[in-house]
Amino acid sequence: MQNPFPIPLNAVRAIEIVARRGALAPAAEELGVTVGAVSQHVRRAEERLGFELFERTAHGLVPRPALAQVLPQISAGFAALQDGLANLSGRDELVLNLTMGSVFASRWLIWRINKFTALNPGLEVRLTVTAAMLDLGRPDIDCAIRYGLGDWPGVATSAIGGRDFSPVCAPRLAERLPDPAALAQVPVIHDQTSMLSWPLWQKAAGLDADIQWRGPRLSDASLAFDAAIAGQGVLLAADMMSADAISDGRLVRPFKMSAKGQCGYWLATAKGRREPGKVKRFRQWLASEVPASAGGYMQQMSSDLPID
Amino acid sequence: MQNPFPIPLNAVRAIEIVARRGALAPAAEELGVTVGAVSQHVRRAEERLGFELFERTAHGLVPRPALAQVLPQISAGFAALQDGLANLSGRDELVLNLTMGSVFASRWLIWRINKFTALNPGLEVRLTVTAAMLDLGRPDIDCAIRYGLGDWPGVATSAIGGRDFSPVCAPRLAERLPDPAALAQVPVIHDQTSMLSWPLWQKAAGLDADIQWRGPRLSDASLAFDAAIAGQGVLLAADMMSADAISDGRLVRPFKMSAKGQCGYWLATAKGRREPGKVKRFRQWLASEVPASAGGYMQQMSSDLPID
DNA sequence: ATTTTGCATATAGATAATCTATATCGCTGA
DNA sequence: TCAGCGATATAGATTATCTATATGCAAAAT
Repeated sequence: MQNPFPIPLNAVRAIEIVARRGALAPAAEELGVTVGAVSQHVRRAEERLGFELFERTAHGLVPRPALAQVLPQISAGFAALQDGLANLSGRDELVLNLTMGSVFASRWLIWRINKFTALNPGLEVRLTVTAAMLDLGRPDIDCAIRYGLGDWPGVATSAIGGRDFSPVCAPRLAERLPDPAALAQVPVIHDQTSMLSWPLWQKAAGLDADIQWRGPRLSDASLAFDAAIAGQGVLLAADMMSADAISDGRLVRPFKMSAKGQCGYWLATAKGRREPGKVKRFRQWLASEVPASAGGYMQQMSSDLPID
Repeated sequence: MQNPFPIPLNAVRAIEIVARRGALAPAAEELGVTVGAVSQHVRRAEERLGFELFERTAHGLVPRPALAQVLPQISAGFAALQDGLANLSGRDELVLNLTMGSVFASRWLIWRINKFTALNPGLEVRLTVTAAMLDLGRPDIDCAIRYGLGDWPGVATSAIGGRDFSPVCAPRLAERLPDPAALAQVPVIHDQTSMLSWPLWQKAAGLDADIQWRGPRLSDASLAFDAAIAGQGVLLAADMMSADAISDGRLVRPFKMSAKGQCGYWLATAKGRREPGKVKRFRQWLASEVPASAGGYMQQMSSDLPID
């Protein structure tokens, strides 16, 4: 019977990680070995197979077409093995590893995650907050919540919400804004990292979409929120993200007029990955918590109070 | 980052094979190592995990519920890896490994497989002929053709045909059979291995289904066919399997009356396994060749001849 | 043009995983 | 009671895999 594994399983795993991560160093880190060890796995596998698996570039290793073509299959194989083993030892259900952007974490989830963990005693939730999306194939990531078009390659997505957005500002600044045209007279905060579009809102408000408003340029989304609360300008924010600050009076929507964009928040998982119970439960909790949170946490608290 | 593989990949593979095959010896054979090596893999994995994976019995190792539950996932993982690697090196398309019963092999496929290989130059077909169905998860088996209800666990099936069956015999014996009741006066061949049902046919022929006819009892299906051709009795045979001998005059259907059973021939593959091109092409070839062969190969040869 | 940085590669030798060979044990069936 | 079948344990050999170290190459920064 011909051996179905012409190269060692450890080498196959190293190759899969290199192909997925794009370089030896992150692969070595994920495997917990040195770069030299990973390099040897790749080289000896190529010798054994008789052809090259990667193109060598100055920026790392690029899978050749033959490897790229079978990579989804091999990745799926290791994902199935990892999930199976996690289920076997039962540890899969002890920790939920979430990754997301700073706005979703600090403006929405952090205020509500206690409800989810209260429903799931024994389940620890760990957040990894990054500006750029992480590789969801990593074994230490269960799922992500990201803002965007939702068309990331190799990622399965389901919509959470957050496509509606509006200008928000401190109440005292709102007094200077009888109508949208008045935005020319106050500072407007430009969040360099944001995918929200002032021109799209301007168009929805019947304004000229070419108008460029002046104001501070920030490159941290959470800082932009804080600046708006501090009265330093008007910020364009997803309604879902500003709802809490609206509900407790720290922010107001001066015009009560939203625009709807192509982007929104998505629950994202690696394609082909089996969904463990903890991720299913988190998804279900989100599906009920997001609509309930539309009015912000002050309004939600009063409606969450027990009647009896 | 926690290691997603608490036990070595080689051990996981050994465990999967043991769980699937039921004992250390066949697992050792599939892995190409000694029984002691496999036993050590299992034992050290159990020590590392802190719980037992198998119940020890006198007849072999039985997966404990925790392992049994995740086994489909782990098996799927290795199948995906194996298929991916086979695709990578391109050898997946060089040999088609088929397994089937002796009747299908000797009475149908062996007369026609040349047509398939003529359409697939470079593809070698290997047959493994067994009475009992083999484990389709084995890496050296691509697919099977088996007769039965088609409800084998862990097996994906598609129907080929062969549910109709009739009595067949040598022409000179047919002269003694003016009607079905005359079967009481001739020997009737009983194939102990057959799933075909005389009572079902008797019922369809308007006879008493309790009638027990006398005749030789054989425990080899191919031998039963040879005995019928030799004029030693009347045999109940799937129409699909007797068609060739009917078309060249070695056998006749004395009553021109078929019954239809629950059993039939199925193309079977391991569930969850990716279907390589060679299996797809074999499936497609079967789908056209089986209907074309209904009249037997003598009739099929004249209709296969080129017209121009 | 030179230097620095980032990434891959090669090699020797150490370490750990895995194997074989052998003996032994336990259960079942004759 | 004995033979056969299957698993287990152990010592030591073999192989896989690793680390440490030095080196090479290309791109980016100065």
